[in-house]
Amino acid sequence: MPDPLTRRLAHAGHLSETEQEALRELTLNARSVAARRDIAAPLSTETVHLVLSGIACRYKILLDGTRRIVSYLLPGDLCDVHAGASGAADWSVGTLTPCSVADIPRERLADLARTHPGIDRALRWITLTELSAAREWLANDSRPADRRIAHLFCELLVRLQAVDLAGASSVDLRLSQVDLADTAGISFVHVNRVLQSLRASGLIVSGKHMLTIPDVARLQAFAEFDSGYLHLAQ
Amino acid sequence: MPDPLTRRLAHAGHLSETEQEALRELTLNARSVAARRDIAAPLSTETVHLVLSGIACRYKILLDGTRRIVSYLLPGDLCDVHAGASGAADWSVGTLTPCSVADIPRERLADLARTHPGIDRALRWITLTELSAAREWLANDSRPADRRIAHLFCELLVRLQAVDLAGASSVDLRLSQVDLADTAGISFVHVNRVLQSLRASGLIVSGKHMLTIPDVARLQAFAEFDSGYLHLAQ
DNA sequence: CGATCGGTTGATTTGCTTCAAGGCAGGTGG
DNA sequence: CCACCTGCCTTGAAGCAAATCAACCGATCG
Repeated sequence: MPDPLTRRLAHAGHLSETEQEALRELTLNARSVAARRDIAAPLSTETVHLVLSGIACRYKILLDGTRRIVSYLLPGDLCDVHAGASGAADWSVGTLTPCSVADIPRERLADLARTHPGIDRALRWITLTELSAAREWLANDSRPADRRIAHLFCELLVRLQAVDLAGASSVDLRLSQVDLADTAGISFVHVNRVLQSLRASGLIVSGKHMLTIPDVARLQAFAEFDSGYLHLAQ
Repeated sequence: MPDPLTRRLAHAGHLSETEQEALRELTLNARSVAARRDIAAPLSTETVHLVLSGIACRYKILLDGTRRIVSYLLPGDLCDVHAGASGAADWSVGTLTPCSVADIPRERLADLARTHPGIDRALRWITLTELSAAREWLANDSRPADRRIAHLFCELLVRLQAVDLAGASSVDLRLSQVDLADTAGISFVHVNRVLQSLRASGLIVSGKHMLTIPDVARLQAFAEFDSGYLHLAQ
């Protein structure tokens, strides 16, 4: 069973055996990070972080104290592949659930890209995919809260399926309602009510830590979700 | 006086005389596009568009009919430099004001990047800057409407200054309130009231087509704006 | 000269926030 | 093993920011 990074980057195009092996080596020496901890040392732009398990996010605390999450890092996701053009961006990266994270010297990744065309292509694919997703989130922000949350669930299901961490219609999802709120930009109280309404209309079934989507196509239609922006294979 | 593209890409790093000349050649053969017209032919991924004058935007019409603008294209901005990894994204690009636009075969741009390292670097800088801006817009979306509009004005001022199209504290800005509304994700009626309140508190002074900002630092503080995410020189 | 587009204003409604409690489960220390 | 946290979820009531609905105005233009 391949590591999450290889599984993830396979969506960027073909990777040779050598390239897969090189990527696999990056995933050794992982460390555990508890939930609700920052992954990256502030201002350390020399290291790229790779999530191997768990869910992390990129976020910022606004002046009024609210936290805004602008993207999720799922297993196989690299963080800040290409250093911000001018200095460190003022984004933090932190865990939402307990995570396993590998730290990769940026220079080592750059070397790999230089010598392996498939890896080079994959890294550029990552940036384009992040851009595409950010725009989709922007569009999502102008939908009502229930569709926004539904859209988020659709994305998480598909992305986790892409790295074999979700079934056809259910995921083991341990995000708190506070996390969902900071992602969707609404209050956690309202998230609670939105979830109840989604459950009531049969769009989702949520067990303890399990999100089940009885009719995926129906939820996607409700959320106006089209997985194209994730640039996954197939 | 250099063309907008050269002025813009100068922020990405040094460009040799040869590179500047090569960029200048791209700006010949511009066409005029009236306001409220799409620039790109749907699904034509073979052409990169370059805005030479006027303001255009990337947008999408959501299912409920609302238009969501996710980025602005100002003079010197290229559109879709790197083709979406998998097929055409479902974004439209259209003018907000009358524009002058040059169409550049993607292959020609790729050739330039191959032969001119400075241009290659500049093109990668563009993508990173777009990503950075998209994330900033996401964060901006969780601020109240008045700060959101203020943030937008701050960005436009700085970006237009970067291509010598704005003074120290005023811009010739011909965006309609409807355009602002679709950018900020609020109704145009509310935009109207927000503008009145910004005027009342002295944060902006708007003449007919002129936006003046009496105290730029004050507006930036109000909007929690830090130009770092635009990756401009200096 | 009507038509259209952009801006403005008031009245009403609503989606969401905020405030305030209370409940339940898991984890910890006595 | 129980007592007590603390984090997360839930619920109700009240308030507010922004949407919606509905006019009207002024400028520009064919």
